[in-house]
Amino acid sequence: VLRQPRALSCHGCNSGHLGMKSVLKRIDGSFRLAYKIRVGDQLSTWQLVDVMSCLSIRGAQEEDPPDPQLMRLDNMLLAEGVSGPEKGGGSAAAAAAAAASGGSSDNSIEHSDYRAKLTQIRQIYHTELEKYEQACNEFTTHVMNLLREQSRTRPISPKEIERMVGIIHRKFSSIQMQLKQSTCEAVMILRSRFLDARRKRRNFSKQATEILNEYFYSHLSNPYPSEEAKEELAKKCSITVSQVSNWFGNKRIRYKKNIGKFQEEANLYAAKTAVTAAHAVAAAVQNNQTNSPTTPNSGSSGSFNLPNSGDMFMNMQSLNGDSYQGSQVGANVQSQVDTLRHVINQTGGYSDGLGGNSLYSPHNLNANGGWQDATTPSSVTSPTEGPGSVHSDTSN
DNA sequence: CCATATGATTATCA
DNA sequence: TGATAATCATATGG
Repeated sequence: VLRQPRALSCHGCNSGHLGMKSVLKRIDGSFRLAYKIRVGDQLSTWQLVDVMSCLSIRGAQEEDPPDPQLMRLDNMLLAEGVSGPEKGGGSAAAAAAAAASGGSSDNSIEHSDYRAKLTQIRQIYHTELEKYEQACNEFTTHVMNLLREQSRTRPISPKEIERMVGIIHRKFSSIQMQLKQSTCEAVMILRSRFLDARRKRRNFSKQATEILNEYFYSHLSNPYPSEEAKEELAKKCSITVSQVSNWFGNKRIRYKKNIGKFQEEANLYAAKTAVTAAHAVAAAVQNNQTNSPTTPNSGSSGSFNLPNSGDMFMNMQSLNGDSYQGSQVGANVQSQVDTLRHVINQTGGYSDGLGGNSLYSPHNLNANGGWQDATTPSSVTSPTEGPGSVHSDTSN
């Protein structure tokens, strides 16, 4: 409750969005592995910090053979596909990734754009690198020739030659490092342009929200999809699993905050799935001896597992008055229980509308207003808002 | 242009 | 680690 506002340092900033605290936390911690850890995520704040640390520190300590800074730059370029494998492999991987992502045109277009720019950077990097190497060699041989010529007029020790070569190489490797740094910067900027999803948010497709809402409202008693369920939903909606997680996180919190606002939506989706649910239940009851009734919306692997199915099953029994007793389908039917509740409540002919204590408040929301600790099967306390409650999200 | 909706990010917590 | 709550930044509808 008392936590500080996080926008301490980046109110106007356009990328990164690092709160001061987290920056400090990450900077003073070890980020040797930071880059590796988060590669593949979207814009990784780790990377930015990492690069920044490279840039800021580099002035102080320039060389020394083992140079950790250089190592890190190398690692990053490698991981980013700039310096590592061949161009063919990279683009093939990109194509594969694009194909695997479901082929949503919008996404892949941006991706290919990003890839193209990255390729450009890579080409520049390689040509520059080659140029430097060539120049280094040329310069070295040039100096060697000079020394050789001088050796006619004065004695020159092999030590001296070695020293000269060392100096030259150090000089050029420092130039090389600068190249690597600017390449890193370019890649980072590119990433923040293209991959910071926050920058260009796209709403999910109608279908996707439909599917997500269906799941949410038909699992209202416990809207926490398992990892598998998330994957399934992600596949169906052609979004990522983390997007599904985000969606459910947002949905839960926003639903809980203002149940009244979602009443209509809830009823809508209840009605929508009611038919299939009823069918499924009917089918389940019919062949209640043989288990494995088919859930309506779970395609191949019916994998929506529900922790408190037993509880819910009881709940349904008491609600309906009659009992679908005995049928072993508890777990499978569970997913429709909430849906049925909607219908039942609807036919109950009650409409408050103001969300005050709507008949249809989620039973599993405990007094704290949470689904999470379902250990208290307490009475149905609808977590209605106090009159003066402020919703910070909508009030700014 | 404004208010609201919404996806993503961050800080915290158990 | 996954959840919540607050917040941010962009989308969208009027």
